[in-house]
Amino acid sequence: MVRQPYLKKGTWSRDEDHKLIAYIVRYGIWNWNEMPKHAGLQRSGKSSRLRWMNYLRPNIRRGNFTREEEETIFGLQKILGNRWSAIAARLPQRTDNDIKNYWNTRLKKRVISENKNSTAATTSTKETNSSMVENSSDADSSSMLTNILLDSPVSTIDDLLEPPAYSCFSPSGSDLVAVDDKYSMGTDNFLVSCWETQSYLEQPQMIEGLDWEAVLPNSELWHSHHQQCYDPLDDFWINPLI
DNA sequence: AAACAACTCAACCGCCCACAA
DNA sequence: GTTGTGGGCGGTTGAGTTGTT
Repeated sequence: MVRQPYLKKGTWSRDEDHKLIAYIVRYGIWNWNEMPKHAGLQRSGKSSRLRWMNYLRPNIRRGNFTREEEETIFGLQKILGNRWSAIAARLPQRTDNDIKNYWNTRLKKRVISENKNSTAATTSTKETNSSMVENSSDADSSSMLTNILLDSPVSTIDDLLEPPAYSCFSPSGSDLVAVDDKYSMGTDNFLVSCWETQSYLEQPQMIEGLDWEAVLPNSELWHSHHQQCYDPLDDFWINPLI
């Protein structure tokens, strides 16, 4: 019987966070189950993935949801239900876990109280024969949602479920390359490393000395931040390739 | 100051789906 | 068509924090 290696659970330490960040910046994301071992972490792939996706990856905004974000969540939840990843895809910089937590701890109460109000209003409405009365906050959120939909090139719920794919251009400028395939993106989508994979179960090899550059379409920013990335723990810019 | 309640949110669990062998 | 595996998702838990009595 093969003994399973000890896997730590619970809160991530600062040291573990640093190990995971350093590893992903250098080698990218290739196999969540294999990566923790190579990164020197006694964590499961799932735990590592969750930590990265919900906390460590660049461009994540935490806490303090704006009124607009709140209305967006409120409106999209009415349409999509509890499909948090689909809702998160329409809220840049927010994770599905964050949105889910926000919904469960705050917005859910609002829905319950509004349902109570609406039940009371319906009863009252029937009595006064005025079926066109609409809950005012419902009207607010639905107009807010209309604005969101108008801002986005979507026409159906299916469109809402298909977020626009991130992409960047290869050094030659001709090939479109998917992020997390072969390139590692830092904050603001700056390319920070480039590697090649021999096998799905082997750690990727960094491509050293390759004359590569990458920019997002219509962006000049990368050139001024060449090979830099942001360390969310220490809140400063680092150069991971030195 | 202490005890308790309520709240927040990071993290886990189990299920499902896609894909490769 | 079947099986195994990895990744993604939503529901839930529980430790830590904040508020109240």
